[in-house]
Amino acid sequence: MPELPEVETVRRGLAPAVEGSTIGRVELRRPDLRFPFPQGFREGLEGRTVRALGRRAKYLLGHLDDGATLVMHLGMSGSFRVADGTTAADAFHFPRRKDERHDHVLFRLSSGDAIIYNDPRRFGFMTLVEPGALDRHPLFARLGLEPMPGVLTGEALAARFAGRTTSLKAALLDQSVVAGLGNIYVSEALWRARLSPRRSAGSLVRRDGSPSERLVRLTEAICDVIADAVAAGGSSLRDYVRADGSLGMFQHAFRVYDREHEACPRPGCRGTVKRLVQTGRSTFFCPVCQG
DNA sequence: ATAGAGACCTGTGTGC
DNA sequence: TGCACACAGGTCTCTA
Repeated sequence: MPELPEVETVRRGLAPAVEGSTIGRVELRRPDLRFPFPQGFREGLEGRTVRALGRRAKYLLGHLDDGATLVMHLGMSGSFRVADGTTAADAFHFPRRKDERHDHVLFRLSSGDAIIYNDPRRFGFMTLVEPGALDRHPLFARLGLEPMPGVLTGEALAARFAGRTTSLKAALLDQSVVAGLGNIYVSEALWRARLSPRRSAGSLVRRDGSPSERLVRLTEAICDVIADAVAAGGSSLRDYVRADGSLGMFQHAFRVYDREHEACPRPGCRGTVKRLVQTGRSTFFCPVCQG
């Protein structure tokens, strides 16, 4: 399910229920997701108050009152929902009912609400990071730039692209370059920037290490597509994104993703959207206007 | 450094 | 209806 916009949408949906609440009983309905839950995971959460729910890249971060951080990654198919304690019987009235077999973690809150983590494929994971250790934790130490204006600048991206022969598609999927992009938004950003996914990353950097016009265009396209997607509540494909069960809307704004054989939507372009496989993942692009 | 394959896991859609 | 296969929003590990 989740790239940065979907994770941010989940964060916004969960924050009102979670921030300021104390965690009661935690139910781990299996010993692992992608990885085993670490020793002391449950005990480290029960009785703690969540000061704030944050996000870095595709990670949700529960900042606890003892300084520890609950780190959560949704993998491909993870989702959260809030079961309202006062209307528990109605809590599962979703447009498409979640399969309760895949409800793997349940956090009871002091408010009476419960937060339920569902993940059919179990590529997600959770862990608990000691106070002060987040920035040097292996998951976070090498994370790249958040795709936001002022952070993801032409200069910053040029420094990371310089000398690299790998494709733009692969470079943008690399979380140590830009943190939070995934398969959908890379295709969409490259289309917006009119750049071929096969072009080498290093080709957008000038000899003196400064960003080319194309690279500046790319940074703007990335920031724009992410901002637009966040504003739309992310994209809902096969799964529901939002904690209240409602749908993201950005899938209706896809220009190339999952649109193979359709006409390129760029005004004046007569091209047709093509699909190719790079690093084992589908890339969608217009070979006519993405030179 | 980089590409590619395979791994993890379940569900869905397609074609026969 | 059943079956086989391809594919899916992520990421890690191994090979060459």
